[in-house]
Amino acid sequence: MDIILNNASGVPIYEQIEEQIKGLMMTGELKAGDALPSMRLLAKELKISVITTKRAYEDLERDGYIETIVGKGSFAKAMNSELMKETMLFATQELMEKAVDKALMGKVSLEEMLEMLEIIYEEKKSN
Amino acid sequence: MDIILNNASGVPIYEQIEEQIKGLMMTGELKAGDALPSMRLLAKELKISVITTKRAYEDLERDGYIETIVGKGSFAKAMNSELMKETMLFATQELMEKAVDKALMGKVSLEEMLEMLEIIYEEKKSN
DNA sequence: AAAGTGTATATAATGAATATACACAATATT
DNA sequence: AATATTGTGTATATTCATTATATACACTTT
Repeated sequence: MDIILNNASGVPIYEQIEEQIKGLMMTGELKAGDALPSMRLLAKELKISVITTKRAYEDLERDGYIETIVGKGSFAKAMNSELMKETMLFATQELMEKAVDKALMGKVSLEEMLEMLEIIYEEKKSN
Repeated sequence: MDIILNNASGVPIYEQIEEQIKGLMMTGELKAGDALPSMRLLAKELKISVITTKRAYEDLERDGYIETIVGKGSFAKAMNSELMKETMLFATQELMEKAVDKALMGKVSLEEMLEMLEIIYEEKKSN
């Protein structure tokens, strides 16, 4: 499982795991019914405690993304991609608002921001 | 002093204070030499502990935004507006990158994002 | 002296992350 | 079929860092 932890980011480990698994589900790399790595295996791979992977999986289950069965493992559930896009659109919007707040403080113009956005988007898209 | 705390945001109180005072300095509402509210007064206004306002003011002093004199109070320092713009530009960029990450997960197109940005920018600018 | 300012110490409350021992399910071995 | 083994998730108690606090102290101005 391709999960990359960034310890310097300040974002809790369990949250990074949650976001990235949601990401894999949304891009289709993880389909409904697919098994997720076991809590133990993922913990070993990431060199963290099982309790932290459990915390992430618990949250994902609570929010309806996955299903966990004792003794068997955890599995991706089917997701409503309409709803998903709405969710991401909303999250995008919130972050964009914060970015604009900073920009206005620094008298960064709309043109500068638009250009910045294009560059970042193309850059990230090609990765 | 117009500082608004958002307890639900998860952002530490002292950090919210720091950001908003920086904001006031950048927009010119707080000029070099101007007195900031005393730690006690601000604490009283915000209904928080003096130690929390002190923590904010300490950080601001460490980062060169203000100067604090025992028995007298805290005062805004002159700021290098070139450097300031650089700082804000950098912060803007980091937030924009996070926004793009979310957008790509949800298959939000560049065009959608550009439009979103324009709307948010104009909206916030007029406030 | 009084009332304003900032400061220092010890402490409580919360949340992230952990180690370790426990319980359940599938599979291999006999 | 019985059972040992290995793999799965679970629960408890604990450590650690960060945020926020109460309260008593020290300096400056009036």
